[in-house]
Amino acid sequence: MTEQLVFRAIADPTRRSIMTMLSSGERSLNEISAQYEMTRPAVTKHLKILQEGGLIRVRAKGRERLHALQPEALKTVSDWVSFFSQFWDEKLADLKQVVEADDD
Amino acid sequence: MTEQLVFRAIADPTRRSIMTMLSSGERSLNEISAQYEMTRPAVTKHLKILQEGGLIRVRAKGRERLHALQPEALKTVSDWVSFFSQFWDEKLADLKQVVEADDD
DNA sequence: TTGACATGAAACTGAATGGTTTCCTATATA
DNA sequence: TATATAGGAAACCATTCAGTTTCATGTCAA
Repeated sequence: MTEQLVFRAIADPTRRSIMTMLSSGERSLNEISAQYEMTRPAVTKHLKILQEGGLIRVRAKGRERLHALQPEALKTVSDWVSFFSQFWDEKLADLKQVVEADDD
Repeated sequence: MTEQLVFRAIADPTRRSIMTMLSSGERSLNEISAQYEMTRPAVTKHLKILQEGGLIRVRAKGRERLHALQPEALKTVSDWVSFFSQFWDEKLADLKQVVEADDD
């Protein structure tokens, strides 16, 4: 199943940082790797794992590859956390249910 | 910082499974490890990592060690996901803000 | 069409991870 | 007090993971 791939993807701080970066718009590999101390191939590997988790999508544009956030994949995590949130914030959990039931 | 320890802790499917088990009440090491195919020391290591992430607390009772869920630690994850949730469910994100502002 | 630029791919390395086996310590109880 | 029960600790192993270096490929622009 794919759930594990999402949890795996967000387990690394560099990957979470990349997600934050992409939240303001799509970026090429060069633009992304310029922000980190590690080499470009290392960033490429992180991007691949994010892609496997469904958290980003990639499109080619000329010789560039543009990476965009696909945050819907985080619903998996959100749902998982929500189950436990009933134990620390029942009010929020209840409201959330209402919202989600009202949501289609 | 400690945020990473939480994401690390929830990255493993066995550990997430243990959290689910503990959501119905505290359990001794023996009770927990009886549910898994792996050996007891392996489960001990998972419990240690959960503890380092603040997700469980342990108390001694006679010769037993009882493990209880401490789900507040998941607020870290919840907050992180919430930032991205604005991109896939603005309605939920907005309501959540209202609830949290109203919460003290 | 040549050169510069953007990326892909492969082989390698060290450290972390998830697991094992073996042995030790502490507590409860017959 | 002897024994069974619950758990801790250490040493070890295989795999995964995050990173590197080196080299190949594809596209743009002069």
